[in-house]
Amino acid sequence: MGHTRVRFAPSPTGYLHIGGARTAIYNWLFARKTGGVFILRIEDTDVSRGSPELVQGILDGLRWLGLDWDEGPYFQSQYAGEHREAAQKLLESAHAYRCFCTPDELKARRERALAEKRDVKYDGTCRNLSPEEVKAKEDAGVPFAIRFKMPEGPGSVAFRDEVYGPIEKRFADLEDFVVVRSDGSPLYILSNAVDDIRDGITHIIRGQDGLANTPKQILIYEALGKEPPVFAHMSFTLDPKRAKISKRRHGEVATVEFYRTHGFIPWAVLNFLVLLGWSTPDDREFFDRAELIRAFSLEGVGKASSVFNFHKGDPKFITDPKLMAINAHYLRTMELSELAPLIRAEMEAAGIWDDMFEGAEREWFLATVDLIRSRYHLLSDFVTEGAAYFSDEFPMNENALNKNLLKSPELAGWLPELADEIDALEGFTLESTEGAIRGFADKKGVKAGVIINGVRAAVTGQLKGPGLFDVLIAVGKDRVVRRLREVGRYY
RNA sequence: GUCCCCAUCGUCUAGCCAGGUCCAGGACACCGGCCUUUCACGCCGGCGGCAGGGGUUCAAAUCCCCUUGGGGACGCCA
Repeated sequence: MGHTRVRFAPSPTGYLHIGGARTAIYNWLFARKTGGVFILRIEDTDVSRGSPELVQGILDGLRWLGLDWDEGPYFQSQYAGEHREAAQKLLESAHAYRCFCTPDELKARRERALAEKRDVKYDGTCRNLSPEEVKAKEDAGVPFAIRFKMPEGPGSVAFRDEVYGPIEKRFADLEDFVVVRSDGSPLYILSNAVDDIRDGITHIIRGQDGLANTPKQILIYEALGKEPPVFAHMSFTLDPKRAKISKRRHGEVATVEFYRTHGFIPWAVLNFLVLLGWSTPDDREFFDRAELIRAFSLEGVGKASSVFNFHKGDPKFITDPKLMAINAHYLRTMELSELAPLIRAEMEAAGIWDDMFEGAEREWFLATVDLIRSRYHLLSDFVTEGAAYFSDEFPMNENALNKNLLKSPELAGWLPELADEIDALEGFTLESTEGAIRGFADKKGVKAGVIINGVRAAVTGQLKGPGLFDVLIAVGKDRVVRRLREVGRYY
């Protein structure tokens, strides 16, 4: 395929939206797949021009997902001169003309057309001005915008979209669109095309809203004497009500930042996002980086929009259940050595990280993570539900307290007694602890479960968890004994 | 008002382009079971869909048309 060049061109909004992330992912994957170049370009014309902090959120999101770009970030605002030059060329080659209609006039005409249920396209008032009329207005200093001159006649623009197939649009259904404002500033549709030409973009992979703009942009390419690139439009991601996802409506869940701060594994998020509207013929769902790059293809991109299945206020799923399932899958299956740094970050943030976990206690740390990870969904679970394994500061689950400790008041006295027996144990092993606890239950004439559950609650603050004897070994003799002796504080 | 796109379980989807092997397969979610001191994991099973209607054909989820539903574009926004 030669050297492909693709770009992700977000406007600086301050955060990376999940829809934008998906677009970025597809571009990145395509570049990596084809050995091409992935370019980052910030489309900062108009309002948000010149606010670096709004760009930062986007860069952070891309980096967190592991998407590395080869060129850029370029800033569209820096090329306004080029965009204007292109408009000049269009004017000179009669592919565009000066339009002296004022925005107010246009707005009025437009509203009238809408009210009368007529077509709202530009009526072509200035299209056929004579050279004399144009000169007179220019001399009089009447401000003008520049409009692209749509070809006349029954012709059409045709192209093949890599995901939607052949698309054809009649000139008659298009209008003379504005390319430069009357204040001389270029518009997106022009700037975008000019930038793509300059950056040598070979494949434009973008959201489906660009599909309707594509014929116009192809016309711009042709008027400028350039070969249009290959286009591939991706369907949208909608909410369960089939409305577009936005930060405004849906809040933080719509941003990558949310996942970064809520215990998600970057690769899991990427894996989920890539599956939203793309699949392989064998319907595979988990990939490592190399596998995904190998498997990716524009052919697998679906035409139908997909739903991001998020329900605000759901106590069980803070985001799409599938995303949580994928996160949990990676959490329990990924290499411990790769998982450890992610957990470390959580623990540092929670203030319970100890450098020993990467030093003398590394083996213990990894084994403990491995012991508990199969029941966790989020990285943050290690510092909430899992805090007792790593720190003496841990929360006591209310249900565990009521059901397994308070309900059996005798435990207040028994557990310290058991602590002494465990402390006196020859060895501290699965066998010895199990023997001690079952023997203790027999001696007190209760079912082992009563003691086991009480110990679990006192030692981990949890109602559930791995097999208790494994838990004891992981937590360690000293801590177990201490926590059992101090059980009185809960009564 | 004009133009364009889309349509398989609740959700993500395989199958559709090259019609039969599909009384439609997988995943998530949900329900039940096994395992078990608990909870997960794992395993087994269940629930659940070709939007509707016409064609074409020996045969249609697959091809064609219409209807319905959804989305998008039509800015001196990006």
